[in-house]
Amino acid sequence: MTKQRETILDVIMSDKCHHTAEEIFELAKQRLPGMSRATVYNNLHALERDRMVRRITGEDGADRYDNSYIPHGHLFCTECQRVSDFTIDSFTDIISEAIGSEIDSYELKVRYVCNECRHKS
Amino acid sequence: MTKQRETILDVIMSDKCHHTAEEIFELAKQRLPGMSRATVYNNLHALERDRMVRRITGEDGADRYDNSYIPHGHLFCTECQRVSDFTIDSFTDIISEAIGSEIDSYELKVRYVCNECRHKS
DNA sequence: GAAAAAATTAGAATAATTCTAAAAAATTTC
DNA sequence: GAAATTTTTTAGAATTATTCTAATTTTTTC
Repeated sequence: MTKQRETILDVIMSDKCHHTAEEIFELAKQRLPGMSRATVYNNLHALERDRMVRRITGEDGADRYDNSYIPHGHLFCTECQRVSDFTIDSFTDIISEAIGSEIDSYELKVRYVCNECRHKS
Repeated sequence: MTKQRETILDVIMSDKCHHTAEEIFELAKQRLPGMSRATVYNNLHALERDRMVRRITGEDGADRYDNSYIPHGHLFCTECQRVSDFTIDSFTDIISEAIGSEIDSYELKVRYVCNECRHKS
């Protein structure tokens, strides 16, 4: 376990945000100057392979990383662009049943207007 | 309605594949030489805005386009990379209920091993 | 602590997509 | 239906996110 990996992992785990690789790179570089972008990408791939983080394929351009591997969906507010989590109970089983086959994993993204933004307009 | 838009729309509608922009460009260019990549992207955006096609954010690099706007999920075989459709009845309502708010749209991607690939190994 | 393996670095390379400005085509107006 | 206006198309440059590369440094193994 290198200093770099430790720092990257700590950046991801230290808040509930869904950061992009670039944001993780910036935050990690503040703590460990000299950190390279390639190191961030390498470690994100490794952490994803080891099921420590989960990649959310980007609504805009860049992918985001979620610090929980427990299956759940993501809400994208179309107004303020914020990302939040939500859960549908035993959704993995619901899908398996619908397709009649075991699944590996799922990604569920929902576009909506969050409470806060709905009350503004 | 330009020849280009007509051709692009026809390419998308003429089979059940989930093509990338690049593939649509290649197919459209065969029918209408001189077709530009930018025209394909422009029209895909316009068609998406007009709810004629639906974008599937790419599992690999490139996004894909689905010629049905009716909400449904996508199955990605992790072996052969093929993409297919599936449906969960009134899933839009299930999500709305889970989050306690109306939704705009959803995208559901499932990673699994398809029947064909499962029987090979 | 020497040898081998793994990780890091900076920057080049790639891939998908967006942007730009000029030209062409389509649509509207009279 | 010609002129004016708006929209679309084109080719290629620019941008963005990500991957690759090859040399160096760090970590692990024995």
